[in-house]
Amino acid sequence: MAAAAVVARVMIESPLPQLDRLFDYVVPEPLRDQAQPGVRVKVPLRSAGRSARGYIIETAAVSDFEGSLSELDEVISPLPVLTPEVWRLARRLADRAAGSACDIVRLAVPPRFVRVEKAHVAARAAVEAATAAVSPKTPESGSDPVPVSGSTERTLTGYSLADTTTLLAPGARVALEAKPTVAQLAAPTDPDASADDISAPPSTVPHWALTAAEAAAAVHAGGESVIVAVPDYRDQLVLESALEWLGAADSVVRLDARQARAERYAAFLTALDGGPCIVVGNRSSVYAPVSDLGLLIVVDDSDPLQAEPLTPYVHARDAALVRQEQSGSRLAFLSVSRSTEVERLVEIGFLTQVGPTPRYLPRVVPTAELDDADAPPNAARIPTAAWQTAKRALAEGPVLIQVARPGYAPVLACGTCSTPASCAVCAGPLRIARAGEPAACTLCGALAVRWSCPVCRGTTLRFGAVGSARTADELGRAFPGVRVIVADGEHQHTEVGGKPAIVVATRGAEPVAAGGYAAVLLLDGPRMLARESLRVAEDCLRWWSNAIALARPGAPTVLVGVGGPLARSLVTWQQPAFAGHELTDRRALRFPPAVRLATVTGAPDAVGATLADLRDLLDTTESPKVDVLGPVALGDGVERAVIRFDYAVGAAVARHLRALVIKNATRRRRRTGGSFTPPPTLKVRLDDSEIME
DNA sequence: AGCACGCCGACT
DNA sequence: GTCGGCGTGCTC
Repeated sequence: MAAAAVVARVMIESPLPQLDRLFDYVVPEPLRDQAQPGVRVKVPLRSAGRSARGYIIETAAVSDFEGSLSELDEVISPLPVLTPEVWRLARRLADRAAGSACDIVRLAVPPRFVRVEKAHVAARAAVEAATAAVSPKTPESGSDPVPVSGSTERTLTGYSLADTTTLLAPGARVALEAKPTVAQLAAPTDPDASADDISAPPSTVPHWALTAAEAAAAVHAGGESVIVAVPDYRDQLVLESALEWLGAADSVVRLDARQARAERYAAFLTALDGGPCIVVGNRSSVYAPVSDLGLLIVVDDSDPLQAEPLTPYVHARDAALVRQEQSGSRLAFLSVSRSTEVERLVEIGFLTQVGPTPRYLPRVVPTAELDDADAPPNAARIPTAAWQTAKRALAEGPVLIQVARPGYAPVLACGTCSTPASCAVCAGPLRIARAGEPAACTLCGALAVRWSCPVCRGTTLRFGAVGSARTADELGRAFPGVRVIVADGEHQHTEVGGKPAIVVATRGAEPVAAGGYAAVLLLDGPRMLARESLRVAEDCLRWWSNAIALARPGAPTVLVGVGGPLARSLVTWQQPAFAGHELTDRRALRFPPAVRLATVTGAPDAVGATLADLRDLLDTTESPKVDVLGPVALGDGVERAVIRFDYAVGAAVARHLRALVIKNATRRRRRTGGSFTPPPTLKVRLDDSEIME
């Protein structure tokens, strides 16, 4: 047996960029068998004055550090929670994003929960003892995977055998188009069974959930692990239903943000040392420490929830791409619509397109022009054709009405001069939250009593926009006796029953209806399109497409008030082609995702020095691939510049920006005690998609 | 971040 | 002569 390693190389948990590297420590004799790669440790930092937490990344017999080494303080827990695979991923992603690896590790490894960990270790020891007694050779522990009937040869429902084979080939990378309708999980044996019975598991799921579940079950049946990253909690529930229906429920490990810390840590530990499993969770589940990853699925990659809001802001899509590259697993971007990012990967041949066979075309009818001059004002939002569609469909089942905004009257304006109405106290925007309530301020909540317009002295308010609640009221009056359900951020529904009902939902909050919707009305298209953003068209297409995909086969959709190429793309169901056109435009403009972006924010001299430094470097190498916008003043003595660069030079740009951040963090510091505001530290952020809005 | 080291003004 | 100001740099 080789002598135990005496040097541990440790990643320090610190947000300081200058500490984002490995530090060597001597492992004292009593800790030697516990000091394994991946364990949490406590180490002294700067001559035993301070102690820091970290993870052992590797061990060695000797150190190549010139100075003298300190000793490891403590092994906090002998569980190797940071696996080599996840560490490599964290390091690569941090380098790519010019950030700290420890910030990625923080997303990947949940906070320790001592009680849970002890229980887990004890349970594992018991299982190991039992298995050792029965068959000493089997290292298998924990839950045994449930074989899924049909195994790997079954084709995915709604796809061809050839496409199924493509998707399940080892190392496959696909842009997987979801079939834009719902799937029935159980045969509707009893049509009279109460679909409103909420205790029953959902029998209807969006088709994408069935596709994800079938692909996951097939790969899992082959003895490999699967990770499915979904945007939100409701997506998670429908996916879990589908997996349960396929008999794979026992293999599912749930990792989501709603879990209590204990539950989350327990799930993490199960993924860590259980056998093959199917991890279902939010964006950070792409970091799950599963063994033998066989398939990584990112669902609806352009949903904003797939963008990580914490430094270094690595999008789940990018994390998945790097993890696939490192692990050689399969990778699928599964969505109803198509993001420009995924379209780019298809165009460069990195991803293969896979879509439903036969092609499924939803029935979409645009009502581009609203010839409603003679319609009553309240009905103006809903043209006759849409009313009739809804009325007909209500005989058969629930009808989905998608609106842009929640609340009753989310925007108010002066009835005389149309100036947006603002709060007399704080100048915040006014709104009416619920029917019959007075106007109040969105920000401070103050009631707008005896409001008068600061511009024209008018005292009447009118609705500047209509929200879900008011739409629901109107529809309830128009269709007496029909149940009206409101689904928005405040009223969340994962599923509604299959009986006739009007479901008014804000975009993105649409529940699944048992059996699928009998019709879908997309009401607020023009309002959604009015938003100022680089991605409006793409976002609208996604919102509409996702709503349409909740309709039952053959059910009609009415797109109100939108025409042109966008409506045509929806009618002909050509989202990839639309994304392709968007991408062409962005290439011409050098906008993302045709190029990558880095924003540099800080004191003018620091930003200037950074740009000069970067320009020096890039002029000598690949100058035409990089250009700079700005800097522009942001106020408070802060400037921001935007650097645009081609993917090919991304690594070089990130490396140099990172070096400059470190230099800046160590060299430039001032006035600790004074009342002067300290100069802003230089900040660098890569691929901030909101910067172009 | 903290904390030590280091090089210039007013003190016993 | 030195005590201590905080600017500068490092953390195995």
